Amino acid sequence: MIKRRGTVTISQVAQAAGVNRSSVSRAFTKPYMLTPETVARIKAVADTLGYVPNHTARALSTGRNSNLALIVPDVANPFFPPMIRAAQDAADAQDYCVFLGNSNEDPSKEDRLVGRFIGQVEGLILASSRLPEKRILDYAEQRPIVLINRDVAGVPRVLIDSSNGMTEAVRFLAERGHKKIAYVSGPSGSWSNKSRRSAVRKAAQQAGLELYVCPAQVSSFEAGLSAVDRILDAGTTVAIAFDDVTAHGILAGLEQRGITVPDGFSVVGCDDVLGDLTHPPLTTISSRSSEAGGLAVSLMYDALRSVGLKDARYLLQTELVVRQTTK
Amino acid sequence: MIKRRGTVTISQVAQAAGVNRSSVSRAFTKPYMLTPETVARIKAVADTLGYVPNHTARALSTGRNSNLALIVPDVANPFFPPMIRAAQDAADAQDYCVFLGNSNEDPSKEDRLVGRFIGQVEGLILASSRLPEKRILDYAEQRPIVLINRDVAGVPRVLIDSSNGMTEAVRFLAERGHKKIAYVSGPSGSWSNKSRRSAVRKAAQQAGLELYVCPAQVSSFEAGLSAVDRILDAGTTVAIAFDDVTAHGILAGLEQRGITVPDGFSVVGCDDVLGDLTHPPLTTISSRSSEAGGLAVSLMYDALRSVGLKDARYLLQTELVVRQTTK
DNA sequence: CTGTTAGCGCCTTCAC
DNA sequence: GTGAAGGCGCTAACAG
Repeated sequence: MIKRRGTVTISQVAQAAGVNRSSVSRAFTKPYMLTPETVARIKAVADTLGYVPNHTARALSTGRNSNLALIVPDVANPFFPPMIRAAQDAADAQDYCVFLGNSNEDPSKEDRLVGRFIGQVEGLILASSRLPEKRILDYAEQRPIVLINRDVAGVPRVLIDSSNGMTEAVRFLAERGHKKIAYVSGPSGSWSNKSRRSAVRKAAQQAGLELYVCPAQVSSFEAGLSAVDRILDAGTTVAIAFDDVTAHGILAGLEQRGITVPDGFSVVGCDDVLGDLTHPPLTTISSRSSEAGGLAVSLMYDALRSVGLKDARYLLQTELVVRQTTK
Repeated sequence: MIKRRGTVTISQVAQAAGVNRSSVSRAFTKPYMLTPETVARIKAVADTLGYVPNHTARALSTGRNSNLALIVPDVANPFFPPMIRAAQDAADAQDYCVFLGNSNEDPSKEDRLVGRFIGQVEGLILASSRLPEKRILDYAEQRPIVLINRDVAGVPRVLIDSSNGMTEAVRFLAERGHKKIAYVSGPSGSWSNKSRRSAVRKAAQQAGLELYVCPAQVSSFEAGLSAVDRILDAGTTVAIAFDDVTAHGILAGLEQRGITVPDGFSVVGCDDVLGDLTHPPLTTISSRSSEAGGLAVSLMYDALRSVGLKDARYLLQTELVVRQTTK
């Protein structure tokens, strides 16, 4: 046992205050069981001694640690920070602490993170998890799990449903006279990508548009940049990107080739995380990632108290936000 | 005591394997003390039983928990995610878990977060802390603390020194013929802001430039936006902003007023977090926030093992990155 | 209302 | 190399 500096325990307080250890414990956790005077006296003594309850010991004894874990594929992707922030705030409101994990889009790293967290949290929130479904189900048996943008039956999940925004976008483009459109994909294992792609596909079909799907394995500026040749070669007049970051890359690639937007080519992003930062300001699909974060935490609380209703599935609707990259 | 599902303890494994609890403990923490055969047997049994060491119990017993806390003023500010990511990675490499806290620029909230974390981490990293110096010193007595962009003697700290970048910027502007420049401030309690402002002040004086300091309390798009009238009224021809986010707001305000950049007015940001996302691409000061994050973690490791050398003070140098918002 | 008595699950001397 | 026993700091019945 390594002694920490300034470790004053419940026993020392008890002795100094002339009461039993349990009374000290109660003074902090169940003051209503004690005389206001005793509570006051104990707290006073605790204060002068600099006593601070030992979180770990309490957790061991109660089996509760008031910790949550949140794992995201990439903290630096602008989609996640607002979500993280909202989750933090919601956790904070209930005196929960949150571990943050960055899986770097790597399933095995995500797995390691879960393993490292699971023993010291009450529940885990996995955003855009890249884990195999079976694995998620296994973990869900050990601790409550809430998913964001991943649809696994039996696990509470909140999904940002970009499909109606995408549908809206395709219709909008059809009305404007576009005939052949491109969809530039995101991460292959991503639920969001599948859902967006299929929404585009379906809507394009209904609107009688020709669709070129341009594969891209990740969401990044570079992925968008390098997709430009292909979407141009395919003869499309507009690209719908998996997300804003990718769309930004496309914009840059277009500019490099001297193609003006939206006159020479149109671009649509998704998630609305760049605001009007791009030039021209990007037409995109709204996202509400921070709502998703807050909602996930409250689903977690539900899961933490009632053992029932495991199959919550929240769909957050989205819509087209028209700015200036579409014509 | 609330029983967790699937809680299999060291005792059950011991019994099933026909050994003492201590042997099971050793099999996991000090296998070299046991016969390879016993270790193998114990691990096999543990495996079939689904035993997983209880992190909390171990922490209580050893006094070590392999956890770190990282507190930032605003996760959603693009300056921090790369830093968080780097810190995560560095922690990860040593099997440490990291709690993330978002103080929302509020000293009292930051204080509460520290209090909530301190009992369950080995050390804390405070980025751009808004806490009173005295408070930081107090906490530092309880647990190792590493500061980022906050300069408190006696506490290990890594500082991104934007002052030479700022100096370079001012000289650059002077050479280009600017006579009167503006500095648009950031958060008042921020070390970075003070350091940047004084660098600008000094360099302006040396270069014989007139300086107008425009107060702004926070780093935000809006802060930049609302500063535009004042910097224009002051008769300046260029604004150096506290950071890129603020600079972006200035750019937007200028555009609203029909002023073209850089012909009608020049703008310089700081931190280089927006890349060439703005229009025109922003001239700025490099930052290296991710290096700062990684360095902070390694300073933390140092502090965690050796009790000595408390007064580490790392300065990360920066430089001017000229893009297209300056003339 | 408050004291007594057991643990929570693990690690760690100390013997053998 | 392995077992026995005590303790980390706190909470939770159970008495009184």
